[in-house]
Amino acid sequence: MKFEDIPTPAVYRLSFYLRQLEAFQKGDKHTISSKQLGDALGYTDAQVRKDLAYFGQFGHPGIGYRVEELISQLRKILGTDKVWNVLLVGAGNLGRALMAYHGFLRKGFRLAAVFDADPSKVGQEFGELKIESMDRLAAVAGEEKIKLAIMSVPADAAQAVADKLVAAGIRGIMNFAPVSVSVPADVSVQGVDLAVQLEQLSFKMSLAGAEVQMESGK
Amino acid sequence: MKFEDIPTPAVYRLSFYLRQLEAFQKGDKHTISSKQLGDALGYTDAQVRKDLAYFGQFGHPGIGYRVEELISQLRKILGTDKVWNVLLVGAGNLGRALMAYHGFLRKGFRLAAVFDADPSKVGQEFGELKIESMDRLAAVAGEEKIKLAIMSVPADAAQAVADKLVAAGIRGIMNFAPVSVSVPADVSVQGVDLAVQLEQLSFKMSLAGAEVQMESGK
DNA sequence: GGATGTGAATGCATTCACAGCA
DNA sequence: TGCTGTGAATGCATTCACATCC
Repeated sequence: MKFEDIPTPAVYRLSFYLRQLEAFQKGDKHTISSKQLGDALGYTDAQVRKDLAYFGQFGHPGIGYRVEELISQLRKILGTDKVWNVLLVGAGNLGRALMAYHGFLRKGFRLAAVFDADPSKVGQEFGELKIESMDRLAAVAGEEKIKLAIMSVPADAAQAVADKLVAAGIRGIMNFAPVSVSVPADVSVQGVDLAVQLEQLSFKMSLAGAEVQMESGK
Repeated sequence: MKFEDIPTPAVYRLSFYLRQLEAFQKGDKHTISSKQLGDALGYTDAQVRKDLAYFGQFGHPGIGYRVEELISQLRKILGTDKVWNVLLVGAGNLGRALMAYHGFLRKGFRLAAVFDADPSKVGQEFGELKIESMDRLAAVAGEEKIKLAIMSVPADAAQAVADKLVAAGIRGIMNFAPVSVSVPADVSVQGVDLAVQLEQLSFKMSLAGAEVQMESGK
């Protein structure tokens, strides 16, 4: 079975299994059943087993899964057993908050360079990072073979920046701008839009007992 | 048909339809077909029509959808035709970036109050917002009837803060901490975890031609 | 006993394809 | 003609239930 055939939602849950396992590890738990893992995350035990089984046989019948073992397997699958260099475009409020966040490295991601279009920001330093001008982007990405980028730029700049990133060899983009960007099929985009998340909450909270207006009898 | 019966992914896409329609509106487009809307977002035209049809009959055969009309319908459905008051817990780097972001209001959300456990931060002002102490939380939430909260606190504080929020009457939580929090069934949580998003990108980029190791013949 | 891994069955979501309307 | 709305058909993902192994 190929990775490509594995259900997208299963891959997504893998990240949550990993996160939860790391929490169990901190709590000095060395072995865990699909039921325990599922309960902690709101999934069924069958779901957990099936998801993991897509990728191999990691469990031990009668015992469960060994926490350390499964963590390292999941990291290997997700590709975070090695450190990825990541570049950041956009050093506004959000961008600077990301620069100050030191949790990335522990998760396998290293902020390697930061770029901004605003000349007054270029040259500013934050810890080890110095903001560089946009026209350095392609060169830096090429030299350091960077494949991942985080984009925290205004909505109206997003498509142009995405194009630049793709041209510079970037293959995965995390997009904080509240617009859809178009990229070639071999480039992945993960969007993070706070408004979208809040809207989903808003919807769920308007749910209590409401019915859709519809012609009767349906 | 009840809201509850509508597929979760369809509700999620609603937010993207709204966002894209707002972009079309800026571009002075007043009418749009399910095909055009779908193409802009990577969905099929049938998907768009079916999603919208769950909520009512908004289209005009032979014409398409009127942009302004559909925007206001979607806002009503998502509950963002009115302004929600939102409280923020945690005024660290990310929290302060959120405070500085003025795009919320345009989307129907107003940051009404900010809280932090660190006494040295309490009292600091950012624009109209003053950071308050955690023990003011229940009172403020009650007085202003706030139902939504954004939580940008460290992982190890997240569960305790979530409990406080629930006790204060909060019904929807956007959680930036990289842990799962447990809440009663009538409270919704939307998690936003950067590491998870980056892992998904990492996985997709490790895809190129890879196969899962498995006993042969499968 | 206690747990996994996995075909088979079920349940959802998406897509097809077309009647019907402007 | 052009496009929506929608049953019916298809295709995915989840859950069941059990053989299997420690």
